[in-house]
Amino acid sequence: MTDGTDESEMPAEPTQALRFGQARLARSTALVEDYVELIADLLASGGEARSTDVAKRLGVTHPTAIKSIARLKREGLATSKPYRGIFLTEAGHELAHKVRARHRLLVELLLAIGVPLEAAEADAEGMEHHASEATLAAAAGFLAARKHRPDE
Amino acid sequence: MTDGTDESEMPAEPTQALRFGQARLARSTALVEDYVELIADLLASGGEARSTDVAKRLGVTHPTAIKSIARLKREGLATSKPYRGIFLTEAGHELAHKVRARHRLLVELLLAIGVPLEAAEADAEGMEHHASEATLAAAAGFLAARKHRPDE
DNA sequence: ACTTAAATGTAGCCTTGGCTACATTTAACC
DNA sequence: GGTTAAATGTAGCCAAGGCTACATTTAAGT
Ligand SMILES: [Mn+2]
Ligand SMILES: [Mn+2]
Ligand SMILES: [Mn+2]
Ligand SMILES: [Mn+2]
Repeated sequence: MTDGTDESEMPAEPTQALRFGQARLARSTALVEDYVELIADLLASGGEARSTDVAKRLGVTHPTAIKSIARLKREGLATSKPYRGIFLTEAGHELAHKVRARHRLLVELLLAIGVPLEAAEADAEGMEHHASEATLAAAAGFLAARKHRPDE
Repeated sequence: MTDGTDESEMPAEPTQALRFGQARLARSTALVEDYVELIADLLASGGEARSTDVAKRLGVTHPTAIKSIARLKREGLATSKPYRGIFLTEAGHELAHKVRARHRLLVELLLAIGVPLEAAEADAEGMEHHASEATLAAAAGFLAARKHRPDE
């Protein structure tokens, strides 16, 4: 009884380590994704994205927002001249597009299984960063199938 | 055209700030939850939870694991005597139980919509920390309904 | 028993992402 | 146009969570 578990395949340790590592990586990119998505939203609706608005929307102080935006610039996702608004590079826009698609898909999925709207939006804001391509594809497929069988 | 969006209710800024704040909070508790769940697993299967095993399973170095375990102790979730294994307090066991339930439910949900097992496990490892009670309840309900209508 | 290896612990460094406090610049308002 | 308010920027602090390097203790081997 060296182990106790009764599985015959799967070594457990390395596999699980990879999963956790993947989750850690997703956590570290989550912030960048949220900023880019939000900035894109502000640009699309208001025409400009000011750091104060970004800070207010995220619920952080403006120095925090500015520091994070500096990271976006460092990673080639955004640009800004002093005392001017923030703009997205081509890479930034592409990322924003992907992130927004994930966000919407996750919300749709949650709504489809019966989660109330506000909870769906709040949970999706966190979960979106951990949804792999496989999960997104499955969600899309599930929702498409749902549309064909609309009741229930 | 001061705003562009066409919603009449919902101020947007404070609501969204709350969502982001909730996601940030979940990120900060994710680590604790993963440790507690993992330690409970090790205790259940092997009888003891050693820091080296915890580190290996998580894919971090052992000093990192020890430091995080110190946080668990500080928060009253675990105990340990020098050069001995790690144990969970009553609060630790309770949290582990809740976290494991969330984990399993999320995996089940992903499998149900057609996500392959490994992707489901990996994604759930990150998403589980962002699933509200409302989402968990909806997922449980959805899965229960599925069981009654098993095909397709 | 002694030697060696493994596990555990400690120290110190780094980055990220929060914050407050203060300085500067731009915009609003007489 | 001068004064005030708001936005923006900078500096510096802190905690969390990673890491490497080294010290100590326990367990294994012979
Ligand atoms: Mn998000
Ligand atoms: Mn989002
Ligand atoms: Mn997890
Ligand atoms: Mn888990």
